[in-house]
Amino acid sequence: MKRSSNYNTKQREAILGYIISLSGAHVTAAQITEHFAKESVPIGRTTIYRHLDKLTRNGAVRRYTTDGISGACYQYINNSENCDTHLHLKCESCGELKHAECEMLRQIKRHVSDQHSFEVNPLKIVLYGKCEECLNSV
Amino acid sequence: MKRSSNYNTKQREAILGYIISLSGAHVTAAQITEHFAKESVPIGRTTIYRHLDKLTRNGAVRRYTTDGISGACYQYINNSENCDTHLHLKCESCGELKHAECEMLRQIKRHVSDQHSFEVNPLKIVLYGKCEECLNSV
DNA sequence: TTGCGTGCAAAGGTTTTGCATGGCA
DNA sequence: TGCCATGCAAAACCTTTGCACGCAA
Repeated sequence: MKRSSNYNTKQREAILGYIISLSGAHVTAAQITEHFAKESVPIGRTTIYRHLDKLTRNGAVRRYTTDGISGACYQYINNSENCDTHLHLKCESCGELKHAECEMLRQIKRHVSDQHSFEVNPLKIVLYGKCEECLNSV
Repeated sequence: MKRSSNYNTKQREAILGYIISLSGAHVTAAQITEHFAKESVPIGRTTIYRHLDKLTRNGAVRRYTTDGISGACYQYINNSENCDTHLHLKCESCGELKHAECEMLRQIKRHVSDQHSFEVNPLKIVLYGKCEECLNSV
């Protein structure tokens, strides 16, 4: 993980602090902008995008391109978290993104590696479908 | 599968024909536009998007929001194809999207349904990682 | 004739870039 | 002081919408 030279600016601290405070939840760039606008601490879009880009590239946050209209999602990576067993389930009905701890992820990774000569990056898997609530409410 | 009333226009025939001719490969809206521009049969963006939207909604093509810059991908669905065992592997290095027939998909679906109360839509799964060629060329 | 199809222009939304200014070290 | 960071404005993208006209049935 390359630590690019970073100045300690108000904005950097605010953005990183906010993402960390979400404890793993996902946010879009727009949501971050909105959050700081509400706090009367407006931070320019540009700055937010540049920090997200930097944080993504040095591994502090992950970027998800979920199916949808509202742009990419970003998520802080807690290093103590066991990422190898972390699965994402996005409901196509209500749009909610759920997390699931799942041993099967390791099996998938091994299988795809053995059978398909492809090294899966388990951090970016998003499965689409329908969540329990939406299934029951039909 | 609802068959909405469709007129047989040149454009509709051309677009559908082109997508079918790709035998399951993925194209973006931009690639389709470009293809017809080269053939000196320019078709308006609007028309292409509207047909892709229609085809997606009536189930003739599938839409993938892959991670990347170039927008959504569309793929014709051959009904004789066994979709339940069709896996997508997108290489993060070279960007190529590979297809793999894979029995494991059924297991994943069953597991997530049993353990996580979530009905996976197996048609939209995209796994990210590194393909064989890119792993070897490092 | 009727109503869907077409496509230009323009709008909408997200993300990036140019550039002058501001601020950390 | 030397760089990097900031943020406005504007551009770059992808996609959708308004609207007038064209064309299949």
